[in-house]
Amino acid sequence: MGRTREFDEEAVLKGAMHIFRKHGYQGASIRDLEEATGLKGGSIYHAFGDKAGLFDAAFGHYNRTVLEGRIERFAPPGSGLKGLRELFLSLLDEPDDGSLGCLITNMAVEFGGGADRHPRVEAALGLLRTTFRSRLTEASTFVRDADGAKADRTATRLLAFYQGLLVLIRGGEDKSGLRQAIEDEFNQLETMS
Amino acid sequence: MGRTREFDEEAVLKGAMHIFRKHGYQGASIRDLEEATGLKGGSIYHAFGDKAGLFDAAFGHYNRTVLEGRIERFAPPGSGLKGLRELFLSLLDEPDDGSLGCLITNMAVEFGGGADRHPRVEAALGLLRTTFRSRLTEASTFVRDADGAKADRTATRLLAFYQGLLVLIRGGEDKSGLRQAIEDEFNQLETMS
DNA sequence: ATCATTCTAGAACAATCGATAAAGAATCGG
DNA sequence: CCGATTCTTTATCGATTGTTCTAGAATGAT
Repeated sequence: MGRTREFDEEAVLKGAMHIFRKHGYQGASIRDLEEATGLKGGSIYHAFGDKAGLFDAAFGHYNRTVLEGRIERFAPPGSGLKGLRELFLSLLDEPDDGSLGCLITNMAVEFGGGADRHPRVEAALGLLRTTFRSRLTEASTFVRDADGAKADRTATRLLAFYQGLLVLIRGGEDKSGLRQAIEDEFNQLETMS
Repeated sequence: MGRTREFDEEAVLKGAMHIFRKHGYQGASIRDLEEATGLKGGSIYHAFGDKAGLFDAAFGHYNRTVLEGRIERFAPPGSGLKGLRELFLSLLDEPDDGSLGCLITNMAVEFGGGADRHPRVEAALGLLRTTFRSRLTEASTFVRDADGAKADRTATRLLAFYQGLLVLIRGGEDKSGLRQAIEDEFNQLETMS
């Protein structure tokens, strides 16, 4: 019973995600979000509770769609170091020159400092780290390590590298230099076999 | 002639810098800045023009004091790879657990996306990159490279790693893991000799 | 058709934002 | 002391913020 939803939730979340990536959480106003989602303020608050609720839904959409989609596309299970390399390189191919930042990076920075660690940021970082670790253990070198401690450490190192790349991309850094840095990193990772 | 300034500019910039590091540019209100600087709003606008002016001055103070200070302390000219290692490790020793982010990282993210690359961010990133490159060429391995192309690429890679570390620190990441990642990176860099 | 229910639309809310204006306080040269 | 100049304070501005309220439109069950 009750009136039927008129809006397409996917499209709404996609539009909201766009705005949050561009302007950050604080920088995105409800009016911005109205324009980007096609929803009027009243509907937003009815459907998502408040701004934080819409953001949470949009962040979930990002993790589900953009992040997991990129992982599955470039670094699926079994793709090993080569998959990871493609995953990293794919960060450079975003058409909008860093105007759409990575929500994880941006929110780790924007929400950081407070004692409360944002659960969606943590989940996303955890997924990345787990993926890195898994693909690393597929490589010959890391298999030999029984407890996988080396893979853990390398995964953390790659996680930092990954986040830093996104910072520099967002900052307008020249992409050819970053491409070289990525190639160097993975060439070195491969020759460690 | 005219009335004498009552406030200590260094103290004011330090207070403002504190707030901007904690809350970001958008998240820092004039009222916050009043409290942190001891200046009343009117004085702020008289002395710095507007919020962006105060921010610019505070950012300059950060680059001059915090950034250059850290470089000179941990990675002075001639300190080579060992200096760089100490520089990276020093990021983990900030007492306030990431509550004071790195202004460079935070602003690269917050101001990123716009076509205009913030000059202070660019200057700071440039200083870091130049420092990395210089210390790298002091190491035996890199000297042999005539044009120093390899040092350039490694400097960029380290710059990304550096920024990524700051993102993870800001995000509340466990520091012992990050310490291991840094040690691994520089151990590997040293064994490349 | 009626009713409860759910969604949408639009106006309006108090609070806060960055910024300004006006007036007093302090300094210096004359 | 005077007047010109510079700084500090206070009050206040219009705009925008996130949010709420209210009325209306659409649905399914009875």
